[in-house]
Amino acid sequence: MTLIETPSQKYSPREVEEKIRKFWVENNIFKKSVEQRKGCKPYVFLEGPPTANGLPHPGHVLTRVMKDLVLRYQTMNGYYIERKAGWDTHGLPVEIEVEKQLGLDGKQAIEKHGVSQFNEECKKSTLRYERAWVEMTERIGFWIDMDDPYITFKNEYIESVWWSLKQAWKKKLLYKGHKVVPYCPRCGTVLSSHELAQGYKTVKEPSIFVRFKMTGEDTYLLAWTTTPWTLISNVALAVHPEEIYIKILYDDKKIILAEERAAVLLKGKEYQLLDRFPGKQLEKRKYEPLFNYVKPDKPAWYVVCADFVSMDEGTGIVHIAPAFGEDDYNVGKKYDLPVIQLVKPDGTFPDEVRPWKGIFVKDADPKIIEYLQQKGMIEGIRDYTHEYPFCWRCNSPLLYYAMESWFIAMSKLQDSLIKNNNQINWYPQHIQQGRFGDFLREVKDWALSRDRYWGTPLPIWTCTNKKCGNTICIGSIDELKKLSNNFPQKYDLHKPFVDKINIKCPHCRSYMKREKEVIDCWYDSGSAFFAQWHYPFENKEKFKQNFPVDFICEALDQTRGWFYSLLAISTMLFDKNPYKNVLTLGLVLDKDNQKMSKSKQNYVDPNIIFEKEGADALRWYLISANAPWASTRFYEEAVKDTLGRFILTLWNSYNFFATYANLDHFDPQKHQIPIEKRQPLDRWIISRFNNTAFETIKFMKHFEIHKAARCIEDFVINDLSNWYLRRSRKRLWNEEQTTDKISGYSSMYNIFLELSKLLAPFIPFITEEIYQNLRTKQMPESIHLCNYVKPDKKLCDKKLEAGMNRIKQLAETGRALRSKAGIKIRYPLSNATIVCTSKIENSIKNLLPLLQEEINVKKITFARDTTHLTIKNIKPNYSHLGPRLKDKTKKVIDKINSMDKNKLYNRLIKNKEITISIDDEKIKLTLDDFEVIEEEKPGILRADLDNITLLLDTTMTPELEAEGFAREIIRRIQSMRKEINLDVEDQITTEINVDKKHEKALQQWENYIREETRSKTISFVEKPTGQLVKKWRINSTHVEIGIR
RNA sequence: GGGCUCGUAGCUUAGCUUGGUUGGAGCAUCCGGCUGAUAACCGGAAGGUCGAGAGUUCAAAUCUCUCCGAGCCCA
Repeated sequence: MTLIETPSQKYSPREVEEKIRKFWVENNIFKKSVEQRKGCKPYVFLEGPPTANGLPHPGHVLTRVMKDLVLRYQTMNGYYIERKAGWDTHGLPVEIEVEKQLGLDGKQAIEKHGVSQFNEECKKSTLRYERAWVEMTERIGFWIDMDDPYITFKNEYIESVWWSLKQAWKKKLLYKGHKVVPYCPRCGTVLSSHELAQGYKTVKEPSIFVRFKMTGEDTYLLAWTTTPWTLISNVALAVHPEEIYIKILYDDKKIILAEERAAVLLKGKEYQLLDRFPGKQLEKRKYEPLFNYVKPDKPAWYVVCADFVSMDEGTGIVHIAPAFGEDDYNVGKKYDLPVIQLVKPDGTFPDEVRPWKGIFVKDADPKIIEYLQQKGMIEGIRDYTHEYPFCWRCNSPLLYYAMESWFIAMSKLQDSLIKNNNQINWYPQHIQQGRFGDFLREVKDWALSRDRYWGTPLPIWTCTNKKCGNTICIGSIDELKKLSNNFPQKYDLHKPFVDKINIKCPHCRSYMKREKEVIDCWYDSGSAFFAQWHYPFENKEKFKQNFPVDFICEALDQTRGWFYSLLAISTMLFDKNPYKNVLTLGLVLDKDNQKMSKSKQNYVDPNIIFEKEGADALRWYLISANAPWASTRFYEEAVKDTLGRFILTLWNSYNFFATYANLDHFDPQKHQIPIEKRQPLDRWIISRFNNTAFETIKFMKHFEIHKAARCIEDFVINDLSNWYLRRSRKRLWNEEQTTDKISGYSSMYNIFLELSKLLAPFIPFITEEIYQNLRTKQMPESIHLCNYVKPDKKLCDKKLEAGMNRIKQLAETGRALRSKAGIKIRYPLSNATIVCTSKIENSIKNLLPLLQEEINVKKITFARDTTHLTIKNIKPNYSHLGPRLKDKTKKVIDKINSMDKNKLYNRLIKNKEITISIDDEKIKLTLDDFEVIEEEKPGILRADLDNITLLLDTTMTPELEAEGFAREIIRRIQSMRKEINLDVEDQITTEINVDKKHEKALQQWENYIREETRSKTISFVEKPTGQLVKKWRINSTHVEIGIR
């Protein structure tokens, strides 16, 4: 009965991961990993809720991998982390999906269908793909509690949201106002920004230059517009306060426009300059309106100042219609301008606009232009090409339209928002003051209401008694119950049920009616930090412990989405930052750096990769490819690469160790050899491992996850697999149980065990598989119940590592030299000389056997200098000469380069300095101004590294050749053993036929060949026989070998 | 149109904070070698206007400016 089992030769990601997944489920490992840390210091995580009404795509995979990595890491570090899942369920995308599915077209159709059924469909739809999400989440190994998630459509959740809105109400932050929004007059609906983005088209439209006569003066203000229909509702003209405006005499008329614009518009035309002044001087100046179909209720038709007035197009004078533009609306608010709204919701002019009543405004444009032309108010017409939004649904041109809406006055909280943002650790840092900070510095009031159906209803009721007009905000179900006489037993806070509850006005006892809107679903998810606990109705204590949260992590597109809505709500409610650390992930793009989308067909199904390359390879690729905040390209080829390069190297390394450990019945509990008694190679890999662990931890601290991953990868591939294990092969192949071999097993055992832990948060499946084979009964039942690696400074030996680096470099150069000389590594060389200081000699002398074997030389000796073997040369040292000589540097260098360098060197050694003349100036140079280089003498192969020189004697003798030939034979026999699938420990008998000269040479090495090939006997015969007989040609010699 | 981020070999990237002689790796390609763990490994070759231009400097992948391209967010 052996402790360590022989793993399967080939690694099948799908099978192993499936097995581990089952193991976790059957043994409740996830739950245990959370519960075993109960009472420990909490690390609070908040899940950004995804919407499960679409299939998960690679971007979601990335988010889940990163979250999982951090949470597993912190769990192993001893923190208690609750991981509540969440689902975002409300919102327009859900509604649109359902509209499509039911074949409904617009709001009227929904009302006709019935809001109750419609919302029922929405509810079903939100969790339509829950199965796919849960599967993906499990498959990628993201541990999160999906049995008890928070769901934004639940009554409890809505109640918490209502509570928070009531707080806003109490603080007088919730108010009703106007917002200019893109509006489709045909569908009668407002479009969200993401719908808007789908419908931009390039159009060519007439734009007009219109004159406005100034009151009491024979002067005209020249304005420019691309939407003549808005002129009907004009109330002001805007100029830039600081820009220069000019009054000119042009075409017999006095006209005012911006100087900069005049230079462009009137280029090459003649005009007379009358006056010149900053725009500020025009402020409040009155002008005569073009139209006056209604009498404004406030002063109108004067000049206002606004920073948004651009000098890039137009005249520098902008016509203002607050009802039809956001900038217009804002400036209108500032100057208390009236809002003239002379367009009906269906997009046509009302009766007041007599000439064009009932005509769709866009169609009226040419008629309005014609009218103004007749009145002589138009200075010019120009075609203007620009992007204009159209309704994605019905293709009608959209109108910007001032709509009534409920707002949260975030602008009043600006200082607090900025203050709280400064408390947050942003990764990457630049977002804090960059994208996010900029956004906060221009924060606008939050337009909260949506005139839609599937969402958290706005909890504001107004008294139907016009005389009373009382408005209340309800902050709990209890309040609602108290005010109603028909509150049902089983209730649903959604539309239309909430509106069937009769509410009596606390003032006048009349019935109250709820504002018909629902709220922006960003408010829902932004409430998650308290609403997930149904705070303050339940879990008050729990909320206190979990606020602010330690860590959130989402993609970059959430900056102004969830990251903002959390901060906004938290600032409003508690004046505190809701999260301490936020990791912002880059987006996942396709192979050509394009955003993944269904329409582009560049969307990789993660399931294909799970199936072929597995979750670990996918995780490792996403983790190590790039910084978390940089965008990452996603394509199967890349993951395949990762599998081959890293995952399989790890597996094969482990597999190699486990196979031999099994063969030798290695028992980690019985066979421990103290570290100081192990050979330097072992102490070296232990040192490297501990340093790697230190590095990993250092990088993880600042979410430099890619660097952490890369440093482990480097350790596994270069240190562990390509050097340590390669250099350990010989001792494991030995049939005796030597101390050295046991040292090797002990070291490997510990390394693989600890390496698995180091890697467990990154690639949880394969590490569990390795751990399960290596663990003893005393160890936790899963690697994910272990503590994270605690590296030990005492085991780090910088000197040993430096020495090993030198040995590796020497091995590299040695091999390169042999290759240059055309001598195969199988053929030993008699000696090599290493020229270095005694300090360096000390650092590498006990590692010399490794080098000797690696470059196959019989003897390595040390020497202090190479003078008898080399010629010394020098070359100029730029960094010395440059600062001193400045612009003469080049001339001096040219001069030096034209001299004999060896002579120059000897002169410098003798005289300490030399003098050269440049342009009659004498310049002194010392040895410091040069670098010394050495060149090899012919006959000896030589290579230089930092402070070390390697000299290789390439003389071949018959003895060396005989040994090389023996190794040629061994190699052939080994490959024949492999060919007939012999087990490693199987014994064979060998028969060889070769010419007499080589037979004699081989006989000297017979024992060696026997041992290496596990041959009981070797006989030299005329006609070799056996299970496999093969003819070989080695160099020019024919050999026939038979084995059985 | 504005803001932010990015641009280094066919591909993936290090180096940029703090300027210094010849810009390092890996994958892929070619040649050669090693091998009873490996889908591996080792040596070599080939592959770079460091996105472009200008500036600062004796000296720029690195610092500054402008432009071009990509992505995201906002309009």
